[in-house]
Amino acid sequence: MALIDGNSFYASCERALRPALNGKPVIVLSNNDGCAIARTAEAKALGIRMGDPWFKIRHLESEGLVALSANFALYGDLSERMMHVIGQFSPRQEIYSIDESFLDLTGVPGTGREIGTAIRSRVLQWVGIPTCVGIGPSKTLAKLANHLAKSLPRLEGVCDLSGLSHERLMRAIRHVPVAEVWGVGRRLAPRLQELGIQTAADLACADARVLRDTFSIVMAKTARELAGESCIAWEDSPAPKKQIMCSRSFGSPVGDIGGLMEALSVYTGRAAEKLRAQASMTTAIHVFARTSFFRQTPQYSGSAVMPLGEPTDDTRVLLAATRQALRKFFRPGFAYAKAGVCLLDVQPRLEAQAQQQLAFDVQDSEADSRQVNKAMCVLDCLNTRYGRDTVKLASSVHDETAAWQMRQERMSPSYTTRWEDLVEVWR
DNA sequence: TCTGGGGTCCTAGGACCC
DNA sequence: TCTGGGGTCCTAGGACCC
Repeated sequence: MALIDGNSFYASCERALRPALNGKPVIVLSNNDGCAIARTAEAKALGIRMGDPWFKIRHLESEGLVALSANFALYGDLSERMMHVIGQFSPRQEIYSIDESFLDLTGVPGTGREIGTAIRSRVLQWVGIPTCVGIGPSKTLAKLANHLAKSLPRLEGVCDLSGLSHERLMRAIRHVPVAEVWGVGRRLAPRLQELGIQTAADLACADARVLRDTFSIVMAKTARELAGESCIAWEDSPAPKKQIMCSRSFGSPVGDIGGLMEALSVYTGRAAEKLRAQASMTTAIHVFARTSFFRQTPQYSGSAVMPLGEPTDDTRVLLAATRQALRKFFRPGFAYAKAGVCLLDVQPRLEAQAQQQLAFDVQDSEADSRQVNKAMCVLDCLNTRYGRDTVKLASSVHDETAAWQMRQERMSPSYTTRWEDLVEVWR
């Protein structure tokens, strides 16, 4: 298996459309221009860490640092193009995240290095994104190989750990800290180290029962994967989401219930769009709002779960529930900094409707309810064709200067998704 | 002044069943 | 000394991922 991912993906997307950024330290900021979520090698060299807040590093602008607001329309579009190109190399591809995909190399002609090199150069030439390729007999080893490909320049972006004897494999991964292993995060790494498991090779050779008893079945599986045994299944198509969330931190704090409801209306609408896009329904919505942990002001975190009676994908029904929920938990006198909604118990529309029918023994005359929601269908079709928010519910109409609106002061143009922003190559 | 936005899986423990 | 022996379902919390 191969794992291909884009280097400093968001920052590389910005560079792809603005080559003058090549060679410069570039970072991409989270929503509200809050903290660094992507860094080029040059930015890492300035000492910027993942998640560093912008206000603590902005002084580096004087040293040439370029910081950009996140432009997810651009990254999503370049991701699709990149995945399409990578998918041409094998009939089996699993898209794992916006910048990573696994590829089944079984039966693909050529050595791992040849294939990896070909993928890298084609993605770079056709999409403009630099990548690294890791290859191994399991997903965890492919991820680890990808890590090695990134950290060891002499590998030139491709690392193949497949077809090695146990001894050679262990030698290859014996210098990789255990914290770099996929599935070992910042809590588990120290606990492993206490047991004397310092490196990926140590974990691969650790006693399975001890791992199972001390940690969980997942850790034991990770160890087997590192030893070359494939335990993590291939996912041919993405599973539908079981929860759908939409939440945002506000540009400025909001104190009044009207402002909160405006924001929550927009988030409810977005969540409902995602729900319908995967042909699902929900039976409960969780609504929340809270003050900022980072401020020395009175703290409050309110939330309420509203059951919806029967499964729905209708924005109007969800909005009514959001409004009720907010009235339940809202308390005046606080500076709310973030709010959101989470659709719970999300299930495929057909299953939800079939269960409903069983539950109530629906007669033929009521079979009409087993249809797609026509109003919502028209809404989604118009917005797909003419652009987001061409048609929306009145309750989510708001002033463009509302306090809760995100700050995005350094946004690049939507080069590939807005006609007005198309790049001019030659005039 | 100023710190993102999503998701998943596993386990333990309690309630309840026969 | 010693208190049956299985189960299921649900939830909260903790860990991980990008």
